[in-house]
Amino acid sequence: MKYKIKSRIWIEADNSVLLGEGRVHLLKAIDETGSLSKAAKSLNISYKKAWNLVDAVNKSSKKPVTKSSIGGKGGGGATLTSYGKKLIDAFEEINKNCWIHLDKQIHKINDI
Amino acid sequence: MKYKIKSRIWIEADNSVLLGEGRVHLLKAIDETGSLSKAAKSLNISYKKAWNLVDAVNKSSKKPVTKSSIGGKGGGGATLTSYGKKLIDAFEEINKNCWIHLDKQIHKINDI
DNA sequence: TTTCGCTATATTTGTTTGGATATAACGATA
DNA sequence: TATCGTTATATCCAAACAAATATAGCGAAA
Repeated sequence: MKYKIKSRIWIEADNSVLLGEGRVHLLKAIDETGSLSKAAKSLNISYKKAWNLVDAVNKSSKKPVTKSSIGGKGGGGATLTSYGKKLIDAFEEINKNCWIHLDKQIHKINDI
Repeated sequence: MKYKIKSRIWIEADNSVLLGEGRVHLLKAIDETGSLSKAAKSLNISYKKAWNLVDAVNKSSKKPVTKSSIGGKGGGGATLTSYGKKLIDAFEEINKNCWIHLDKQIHKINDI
């Protein structure tokens, strides 16, 4: 049996969390569905939880990450801003690099 | 205001957690105090929580990480095995490298 | 053989987290 | 102007998690 190494990274602004894996997941689902409620359904989380997460993201980021409209055709919707898209791309790149870097070091544990 | 990047790494055996930052913290305190109850006090956590953590560590590791004695002079005590000491050294080295690696990449977020 | 400080464990209480539910407001379109 | 599906929010309740408390058992040494 070999040990595995796992990691979580997240971005903080001041003392509040801006982005973590779960939030990135949700933002990507918003991008795919064009709606917060559909995104919540696709991830099997409650609308409330999804709304709270997106609210926290927008409150702690320098610029808006999502843009939403109420009413109108289809009832409204939510989309990512271009800033939001760039943020999640950068996050995912850093996260992937982190995994690669850690995989190279797990032997230090397994070789003991 | 600049964003910060934070991380947590942990080692898993099968599907259970072996070592994370909190557990390493506790194991180091055991090493310094020679006792689980003193280690718990020094970290301001309950004895029960400390005991549960150490128990989980020993249950998921290949070899024992701590050794404990009940009764006798001083009531007993707990110490690290040499395997345990090597484990936490390797963990801390990997964790430090992870921070360094991530610090080099935070600009990818702040430059957006 | 009693005392001591510790390990080892169960049980009970409190606190935080998340889920379920309800409802108002919105604006394009029919 | 009635309908629709959505955003936005409050309130209540359950479940998960952590803290507090209690207690048994141990063995060296006085």
